Amino acid sequence: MPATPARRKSPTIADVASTAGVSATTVSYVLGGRRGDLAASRISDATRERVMAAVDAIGYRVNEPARSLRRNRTDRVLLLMDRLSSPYEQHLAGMIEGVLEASGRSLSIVVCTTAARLDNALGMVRAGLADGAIVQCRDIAGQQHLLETYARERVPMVTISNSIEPNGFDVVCSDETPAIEEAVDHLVARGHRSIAFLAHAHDPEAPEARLAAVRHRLLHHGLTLADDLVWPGARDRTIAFASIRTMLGLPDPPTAVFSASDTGAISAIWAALSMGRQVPFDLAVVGCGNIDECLVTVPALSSAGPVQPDFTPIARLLIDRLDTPDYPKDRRLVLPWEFLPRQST
Amino acid sequence: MPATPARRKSPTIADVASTAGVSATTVSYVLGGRRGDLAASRISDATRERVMAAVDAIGYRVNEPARSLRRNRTDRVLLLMDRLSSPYEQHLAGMIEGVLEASGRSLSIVVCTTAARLDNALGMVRAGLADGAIVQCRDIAGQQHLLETYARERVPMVTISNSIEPNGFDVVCSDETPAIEEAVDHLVARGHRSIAFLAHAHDPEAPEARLAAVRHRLLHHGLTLADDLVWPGARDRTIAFASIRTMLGLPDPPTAVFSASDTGAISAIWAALSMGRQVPFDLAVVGCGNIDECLVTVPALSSAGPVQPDFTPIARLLIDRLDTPDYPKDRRLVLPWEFLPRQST
DNA sequence: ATGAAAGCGCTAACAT
DNA sequence: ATGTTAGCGCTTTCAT
Repeated sequence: MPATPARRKSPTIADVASTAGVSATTVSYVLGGRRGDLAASRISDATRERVMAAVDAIGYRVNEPARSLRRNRTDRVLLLMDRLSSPYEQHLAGMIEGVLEASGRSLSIVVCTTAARLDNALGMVRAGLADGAIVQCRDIAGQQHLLETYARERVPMVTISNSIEPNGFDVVCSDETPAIEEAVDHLVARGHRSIAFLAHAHDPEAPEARLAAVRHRLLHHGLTLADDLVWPGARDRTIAFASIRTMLGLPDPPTAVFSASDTGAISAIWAALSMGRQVPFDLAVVGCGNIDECLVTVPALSSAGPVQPDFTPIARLLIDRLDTPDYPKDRRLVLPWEFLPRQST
Repeated sequence: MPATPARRKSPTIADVASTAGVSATTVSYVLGGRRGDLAASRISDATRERVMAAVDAIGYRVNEPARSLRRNRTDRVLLLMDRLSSPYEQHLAGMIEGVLEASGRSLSIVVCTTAARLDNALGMVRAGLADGAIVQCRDIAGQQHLLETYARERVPMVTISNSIEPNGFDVVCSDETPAIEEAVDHLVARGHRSIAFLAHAHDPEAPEARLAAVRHRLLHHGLTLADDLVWPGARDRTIAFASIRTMLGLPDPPTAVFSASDTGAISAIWAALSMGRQVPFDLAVVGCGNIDECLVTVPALSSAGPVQPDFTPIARLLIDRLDTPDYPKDRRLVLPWEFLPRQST
């Protein structure tokens, strides 16, 4: 057997203890993760300083798997998202991380593009890699059962979705319908009769609540939204751009477009401009989400969305579950939406 | 309050063993993470099936911290990024995850907006939460020392940066200068003499290599790029949009703009359109990065960037380090850039 | 104010 | 082909 290069083992708590001339117990109390307060009542200042000096001297770093195994807790939270590339994800992650950090926890993000990956990521929590998860995956409606399974296995979860019911986990939803209806009323009041919809998926089978809301409200006005006016692109700026250009090239194009996302709507404005059309005169555009970019586009984008999106309560929902073993109740948090008419309509 | 949360304990390997009527060792071999091949030579099919049945029956799930502690390995990799919201991050994360998955590893993302957070995240690897890290943080130049420190502590790392030297870790850089110079030549050949630059930071102190390359090449043509032609916005679509509109409102605006990012360049095209200017006639625009969106804008965006960005070698660099304890050499991987002239210039 | 000792759940060297 | 056994590094009683 060839000589295995002796991997220098990193120092353990025992090394710190012997360097400082104290017991491992004392070192543990001095370093004690989130419960540092306990150490104060137990360890003298002189001892603590000696321990810290030893830590620095030998370059000790706690072994997290060992700590997690013993504590049966990680102080880490997973944020599961189906993509990264919109301003929304960045904002959400930043806000959640801030709250978690204040409670002594950290955040890791796992991208879950498929149901199998979502299953896998929740399995990671189940396996003790994190204490809980916040789930932000768009096509999660079909995953009600998956979430319930993990909830039964005592995985603390908060999901952000309008198409799922709390059942062992909390749900954060947006009260979108009134704002979307107001947007439709607004378009109709401005004389639009042929309104296209930019959808997240082109799949007519996939339920898209925003499309349903628009359809329903149009019906209320005696108007219909035909299937051939539903275009793909809400999820991708480039697809949206192409969709709108194709659409505007048709013989009798719609006079307005309602996009299920702001990024799609912004691409729509720009696609119209690129073909020499005037927004809102040749094409009126409404988006969803009210992202910051709405205000700086020209013309400014009318959008249905949360007015000042504050996602910190989402993190607090999860923290409540983490701090309360056998958290008793399911909660539903409703983030209010409004319609904000601007120059694009 | 009980010191240890009275969480109903989840089943362990011992429970599976007694249910299946075998020893814990056998269960361990059947479940053995990445080394499943070893199990084949040891466990009979009948036994394996009995074990798997027991696993399903009692809902067993491996305890990852315990496994990591024992194995001294996690099969997990951290991707550290300073932000999420551009198409680049999405693409990078997806490609890396694919390669890691094929080698039986998983990927978590940690957002590191500050040097302190980068330190903290690398500390997580050091603490045994992951086996290594891929670092994609723009302002990492000042962190050479930090990376060297962790490299000395045997943290396997690959960094993506043009302003850092490999030293105990690998560096992936882009050979940007020739492509950028070609872009400048192209603009000059088309008669542009007053060229603005859209920079990542507005801070004139922060070194921006792309700006330096543009400046240098302009000097070669006897032209200068004055400080008041450097505008902020490459990092943010909205800021870019505002910058260009302000710029075009000046008495004697530049006739071309070179953006350090494609997203900034796209916003520039759009800002020009919004003011009734024609691209490329009133304003020529060049971006950096060659993202997919370049091809679908109108006019299509000229861009200096990688032609078909393949980021999988980045993951392989790290895997080599993970698979080879005391990895001997530092490597530098150069991703070639080209200038791709399109309709925007 | 500090230490001794008993595991947390798992893996792997060493039996058999 | 399967079992025994000795820890991995840490936290937390309980004792002093």
